[in-house]
Amino acid sequence: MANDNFNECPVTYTLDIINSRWRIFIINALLHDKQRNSELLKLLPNISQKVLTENLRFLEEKKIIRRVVYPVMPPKVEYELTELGESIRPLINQIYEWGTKYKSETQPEQ
Amino acid sequence: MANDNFNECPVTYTLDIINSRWRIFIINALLHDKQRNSELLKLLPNISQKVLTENLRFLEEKKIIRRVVYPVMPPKVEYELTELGESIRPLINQIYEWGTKYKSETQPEQ
DNA sequence: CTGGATCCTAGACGATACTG
DNA sequence: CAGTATCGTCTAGGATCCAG
Repeated sequence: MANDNFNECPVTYTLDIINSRWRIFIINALLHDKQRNSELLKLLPNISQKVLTENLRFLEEKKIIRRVVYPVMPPKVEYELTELGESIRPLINQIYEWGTKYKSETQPEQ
Repeated sequence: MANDNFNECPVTYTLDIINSRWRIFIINALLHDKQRNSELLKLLPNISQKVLTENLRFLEEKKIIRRVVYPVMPPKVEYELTELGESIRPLINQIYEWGTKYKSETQPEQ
């Protein structure tokens, strides 16, 4: 990682996506399967509708997810990962793995 | 990743560490070598002394870094990664790699 | 069902001055 | 040199109500 030009550093692009309380969890949910708005609300306990929408819009703009609207009544909207979004899987695995290690080393048994 | 219990989810532990504008960069700097306070200020352009200190204290409490004080005048303090801190390297590599991919796919050639 | 509109709070971050 | 002490700013996130 180059320390000289932060704005151009690849790390900055990734942090822009994952530095959020919810985005990793949203992406993870979509990694399992496409999800509707109401389903995400159930999968992500405690997230508010407003924050969910904000993050979905953000991830859509960043080309991580795709918003699929069905012209029916009542409304039906599905969110799914783009190919670029799918490519984040190894990163999430790494985040999960290090968290497991961290937990086991700082909270030994019980 | 279990979606049922967020507070116990390993992902949460990792996000707790990296969800910050500066922490990943601080850890990355220490991944190269131990650093003094003034050196970190140079390596991390635009970070303020206050924010640097706050994050160093945080990382120390989380057992990611070690603060080494030399009883000399003028004061000399060095920060270095613990073994747990070193173990974060693959994660940072992954963050770097995905950022590279993201940049190349969203900003093709120039 | 999806999600827009408001209002509010906490906490991260930034700028500056001062100290052993 | 390595901080501490203040004060100000900014924004993600939370809570609630309303609408097509």
